Amino acid sequence: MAEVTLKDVARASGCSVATVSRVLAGTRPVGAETARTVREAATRLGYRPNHVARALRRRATGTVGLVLPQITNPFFPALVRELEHALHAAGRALLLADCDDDPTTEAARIAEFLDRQVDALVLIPVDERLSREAVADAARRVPVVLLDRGCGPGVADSVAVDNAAGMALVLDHLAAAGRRRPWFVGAAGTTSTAAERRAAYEAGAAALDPQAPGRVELGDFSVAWGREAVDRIWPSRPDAIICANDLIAVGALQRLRQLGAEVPTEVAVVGFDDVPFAGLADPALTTVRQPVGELAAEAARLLGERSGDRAPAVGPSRTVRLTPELLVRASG
Amino acid sequence: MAEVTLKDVARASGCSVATVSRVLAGTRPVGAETARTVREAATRLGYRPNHVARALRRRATGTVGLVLPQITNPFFPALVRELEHALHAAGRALLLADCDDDPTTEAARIAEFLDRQVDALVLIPVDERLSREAVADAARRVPVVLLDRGCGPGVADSVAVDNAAGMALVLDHLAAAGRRRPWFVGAAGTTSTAAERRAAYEAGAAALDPQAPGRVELGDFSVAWGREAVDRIWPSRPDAIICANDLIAVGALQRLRQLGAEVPTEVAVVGFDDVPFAGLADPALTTVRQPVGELAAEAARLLGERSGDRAPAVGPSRTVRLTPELLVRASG
DNA sequence: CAACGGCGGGCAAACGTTATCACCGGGCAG
DNA sequence: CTGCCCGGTGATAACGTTTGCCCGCCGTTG
Repeated sequence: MAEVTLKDVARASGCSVATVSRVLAGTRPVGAETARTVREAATRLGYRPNHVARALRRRATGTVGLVLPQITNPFFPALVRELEHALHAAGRALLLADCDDDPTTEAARIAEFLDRQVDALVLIPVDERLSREAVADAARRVPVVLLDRGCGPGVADSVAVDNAAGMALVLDHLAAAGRRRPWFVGAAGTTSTAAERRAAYEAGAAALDPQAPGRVELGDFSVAWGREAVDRIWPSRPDAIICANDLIAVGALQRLRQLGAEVPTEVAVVGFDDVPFAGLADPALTTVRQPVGELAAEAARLLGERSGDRAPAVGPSRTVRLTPELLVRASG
Repeated sequence: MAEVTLKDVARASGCSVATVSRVLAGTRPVGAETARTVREAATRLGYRPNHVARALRRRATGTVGLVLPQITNPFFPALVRELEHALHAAGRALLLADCDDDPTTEAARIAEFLDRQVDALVLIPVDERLSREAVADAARRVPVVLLDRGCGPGVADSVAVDNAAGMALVLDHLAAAGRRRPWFVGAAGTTSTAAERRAAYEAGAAALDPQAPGRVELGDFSVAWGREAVDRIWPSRPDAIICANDLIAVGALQRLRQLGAEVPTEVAVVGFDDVPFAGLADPALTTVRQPVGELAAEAARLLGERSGDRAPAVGPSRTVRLTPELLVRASG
C-alpha cells in the first residue's frame, strides 16, 4: 500500500525511469511496444504520479489561489463555484482564502499563496486603493486576474461586469415605466463596484429628471444600511429607489413595507447582482444579473493565456467587461 | 528577482545549507552567533522557503482538501469561512472543490485531492450511502473528517450538530407555546441531516399530540418544495410547520402569505440552520442555529490530532456532536 | 594526561519527477 | 563503403529541502 513511484514501474516493466516518465507524460516519441508494456505495468501497480515532485521539477504546481473579501457575501459563492469548475476543467486546483474584508490580511494571504508557489492568483480586491500595492506586488511574480472588482488601471488583468451598462439598463427601464423621481442608495466604500455604480447613476439619471443625479445616499453594502437609507429618503417621496446591490435593496424593501409604502406601485426598488435571495424577497426584487459563469470562464481563460509565458507581466494588462442583464421582477 | 534559495543564504552567510536549514527551521541547536548571521542574511536576501521542495522532503504539503456538495447552498459559506480561518490558524491552506451534489464527481474530486497529496480531507458528503465508499477509501489514505453530515458509522471522524437535540428544542418551544397540531416538512434525500431531523421529529412530536409523529411530508431541501408542501398540508390546518431547513421554511412562509395565513398567530413556522436570509424573511424566521465556528474549530482540531500519527487510521473513529441553539424570532 | 561526551557544523543522500546529454542501431544519401 | 541523421533508450543531473551520519573541537572527568 506504500506509494508506488516511477522507479517501481520502471523495474516492473524492465526499462528506465526516464522512459516510463516519457510514455506517461507523452513528452517524446517512444516505441509502441515499450509504451504498451509500461502502461500495463503502471495500471497494474496502480501508479499515481506525485504532484509535489512534479511541481518541484516543473516549477508549476497546477494550483491557483483565490483571495476574496468575504465568502459570506451572498454574491460570491456562485462566483466561487463557477471559478472552481472552470479551473478544474483546465486541470488546476483552487486554493481559497477569505480575508475578512481587511486589506492587511488580504495582503498577508496573497503573500502566503505566493510562498506556496501558486501558478496564478485570482483576486477580488477588498478596496480599490488599499489593495493596490499588494496586488501590484503579486502581479510582478505570477499572473493575476482581478475578478468582479478592479484595483486601479494597469495593475493587472481584470474581468468584471460593465457596471455602467447595468445602471443604464436600470435607468432606461425606470424611465420607460414613467419613473421621474429616482434616488440612489449606494456605498461609500472605495471598492470599484461601489464607485462605478454611483458614477453611472450620476451620469445617467439626468435623463429622468435634471435634479436626479444629486439624489444620492451613501452607506455600505448591507441590509441594515438599506433600511436606514429608506428612513432618510422616504420623506421626499421618491418613485424609484436604485440600490447599489441586492443587500441594500432587500433592506429597503423591508423598511418600506414597515412604513406602509406600496412596492412597486408607489415606489420601485431595484438592486444589483441577483443574489440567491433576490428572487425570494417580497415583492421579488428587480435586479441586474451578473453573468457569473462567463465572468469565471473569462478569468480562467485569461489565466491560461498568461501562464503560457514564463514572465508574469508580458504585454499590457487587459480588461474584460461583460454586459449584465436586467431581471425585471415584481419590485419595479 | 529570481528565487533565492537556501544555497544563496548559505553562500551569503558563509556556512552550509544544512546549517541554514537548521537555524531557520529551529530543528537542532545551533551556535548563537551563526544563527544571527544566517538570519540576518536570510532577511537581507529576502529568503522565502520553497513549500514545494519542503513538501517533497517532509512528505506533507500543509494543505487540506474540502469537498462539499454545493457552495451555493446558503448554509455552507459560513462554514467554509470558519474552516478556512481555523485551518489558516494552524498554518494549513485550504483546497476547495464543489462537486455539484453528485456522488460521482465527489469521488473524483476526492481522488484528485489525494493525488495532490493533501495532508487531510474535510468532507461534507453528498449522500449518506452513495458517498460512503469514496469516503472510506480516502480515510484509508489520509485523516478524514466528516463535517455537518455523516456517512454511516465508523467510516471516519465526524463533526456535526446534534440534530436530535435541535429538534427537541423546537418541539419544546412549540409545546410551551401551546401548539398541538405540528406538521413536519422534510427532505426525502438520503443525507444524514435529512434522516436525523425527520427521525427526531417522529420521536419527539408525540409529546404535542399522539397523532403528530405521522404528519410528515418529504421533498427536498429547496424553497420550491417548501411552497409545494404548504399547498399539500394547509388544508388540514396545522398550527405549526417544522421545516428540515431554512430554505424549505422560507418557501413555506411565502406560500402561507399568498394563501393569506397569519404567521405566527395562525400557524408557526420554524426552520433549521439559520442561513443568512433567515432573519431577513418576513416574518423573521425562528430557526435552529448551528454553531458554525465551533463546528469548524472542532474539525480542525480533530485533523490536527490525527496528523500527529503517520498512519491515517489509528484508533477508532470519533464522533463529535455539538448542541445547537434555538433562535426565537417572529415566525413562531 | 588520556579518554570521553557533547555540541556545532559540514557532507551527502534522499524525496519523485523531468530534462539534458549521450549512445546505439539502422536506414539512407553521397 | 562511409558518413550522417534520427528514432528509441538509458544515465544522470537537476529542482530546493531536510536529515542521518560523521568529524573536529572543547570542556570535563577519572
